[in-house]
Amino acid sequence: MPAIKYSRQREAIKNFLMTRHDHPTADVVYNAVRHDFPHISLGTVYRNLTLLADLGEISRLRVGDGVDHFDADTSPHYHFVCNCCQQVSDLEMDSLPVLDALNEMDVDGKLIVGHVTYFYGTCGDCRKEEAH
Amino acid sequence: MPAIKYSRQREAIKNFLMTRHDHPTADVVYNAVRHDFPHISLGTVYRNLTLLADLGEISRLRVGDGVDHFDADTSPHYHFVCNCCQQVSDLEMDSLPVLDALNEMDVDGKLIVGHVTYFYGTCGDCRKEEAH
DNA sequence: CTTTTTGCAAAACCTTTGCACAACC
DNA sequence: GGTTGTGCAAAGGTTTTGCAAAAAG
Repeated sequence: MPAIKYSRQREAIKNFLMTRHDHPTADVVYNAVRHDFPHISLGTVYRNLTLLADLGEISRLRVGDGVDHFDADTSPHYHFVCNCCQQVSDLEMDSLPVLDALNEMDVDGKLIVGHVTYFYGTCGDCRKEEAH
Repeated sequence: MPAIKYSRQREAIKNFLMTRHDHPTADVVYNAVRHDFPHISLGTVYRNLTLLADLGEISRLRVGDGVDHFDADTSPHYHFVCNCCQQVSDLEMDSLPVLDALNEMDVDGKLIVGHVTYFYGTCGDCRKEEAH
């Protein structure tokens, strides 16, 4: 396990992510950080997002659209994906203890240690659009 | 919406999928169906898997490993992904009404119509390996 | 005969990686 | 100075697509 050294690029990536609550993709992060680091490469963005996720400082969301999304808020909360505009957002909803209760449980010979749940539907903006 | 015509390849793809309970990837389907259709192309496999999924005859699982898995069993049931061997399997577990109860609900301005839940952990085989 | 599907190959897309150089400590 | 991170470009892996030929109805 090599030591981790500071890098201004990594700090900028994390700082940007902390200002956003819409769970941007690597490409969005890249284009944003490029304002401060015009020569930063997409590879560096990916490397740092992966490193930060491995360190547990951010989380990686795989909501099923084929692209990874990233979230600087690592506290437990649910995510919502709009079927209409594909936007990913946080769900202001209490945690569901039923799901967590399954952790450490043996179901069918399998030891459950975690789960991932995403909710799908129509977001507020798209519902207004539909109302027209 | 164009009409749908029968194709022997599509039938073979669906038939193969119905014999398997391990949620194969497109590539696995391709290699299997190739025994009967040596000249079938991967593109055809992808087109048919997508069509069958759109028709609701099979379901597409995106468990977060970057590859799509397919399941001919479209009845509601949960899936389990082994962190160790990456195998995807069915979970013999009753449905969790808490999750379904959220359908049609308005949470935070968002209309929930569905959800996806995957469980992660160690499967039976890998637990035996670990016991050594 | 018209429409849909196929095979093939190329492209698209997202992500990872090798390497020489720069940054960090 | 030794180690880690970066930029660049190339490669990797999965999935989609354009097109002429084949199959379906």
